[in-house]
Amino acid sequence: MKRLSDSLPMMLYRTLDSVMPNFRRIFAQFGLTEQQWRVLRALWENNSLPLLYLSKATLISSPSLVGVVDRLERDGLVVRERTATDRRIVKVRATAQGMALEDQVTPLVDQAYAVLNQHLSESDWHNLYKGLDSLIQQPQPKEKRAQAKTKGAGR
Amino acid sequence: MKRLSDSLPMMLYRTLDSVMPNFRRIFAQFGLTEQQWRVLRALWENNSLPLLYLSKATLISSPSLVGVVDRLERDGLVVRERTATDRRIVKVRATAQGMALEDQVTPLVDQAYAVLNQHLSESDWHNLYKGLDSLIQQPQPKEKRAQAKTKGAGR
DNA sequence: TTTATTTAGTTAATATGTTAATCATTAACA
DNA sequence: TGTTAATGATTAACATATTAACTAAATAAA
Repeated sequence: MKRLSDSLPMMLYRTLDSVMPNFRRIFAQFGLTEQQWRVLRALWENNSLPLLYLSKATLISSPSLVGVVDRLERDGLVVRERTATDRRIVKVRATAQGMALEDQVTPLVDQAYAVLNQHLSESDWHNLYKGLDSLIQQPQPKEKRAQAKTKGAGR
Repeated sequence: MKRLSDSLPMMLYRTLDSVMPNFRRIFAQFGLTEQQWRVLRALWENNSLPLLYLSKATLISSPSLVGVVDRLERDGLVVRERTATDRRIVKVRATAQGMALEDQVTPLVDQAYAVLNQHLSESDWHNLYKGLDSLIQQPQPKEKRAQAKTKGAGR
């Protein structure tokens, strides 16, 4: 049987353990966590985003995102804004202070990516992404959707 | 610039998000978390392991592992054993109850892996692992080792 | 329009992840 | 051998992850 250490999940975790510390070290220099950076970067690309979109863009689940945004707000890097048309929606916007971080953090992050890129050839990157993409596209077991309502027959 | 969603970390996280729920669903059927399963599986392969080895085998950091083992012990699945020769070492052993889970969980997990395997061709798997391996082997920034002691010259 | 359903965000409860600091033991050494 | 450094496990402080439940607001349906 395949050894635990060679399973796909373990390989993925090991890769993250190998790659992420380099980036986290950079984020830490600016008092940011990895998740906080992901949120900020999404906001740098889009002025203002609803939490739900932000959740999808950062891959941070809604419950976790609430706390991440709380702390970003506490630190004065973003603000929450209620939407007038649909009052259920809460948009998040980066403050001037939050925006200012982009030019400071981005160069360092880009450089770290550049270093990372050197470790694989062009075709190796292509093949790696191809494999990951296939796994991502893998048909997900359908969410337990609202059951087709059996109208009438109350059983 | 490369979009956030296409960065290597995001691709890795997305892959895990796509793959892991299927396994977690299985673990949950037995009241196990993903990490608890990793510890148990390591113990199934090796009767008894020091926490430090267990940490490396499961990719769970020492501080996290303490809690994972605490809860496994609480649930009667493993026990801690002090080593006589070196009393700093704590070994973890699966109880009969913990051992019994192997034959129940393994078939389901193996099947999940079998399904997963079908999503990529033999060569795609090879290429994927090759890429991940290269990133894992990537030279790590050396730990801040104990500084070469400058004996004498107290500065 | 009244009611049921869906949606966006949040809270709650529990389990981990991350980094730094501590404790008890050993190992190394002057 | 008394002191210092290195180890293995744990604790502390904080930030997330995961799943389920809940609230307010908007929609669809009766």
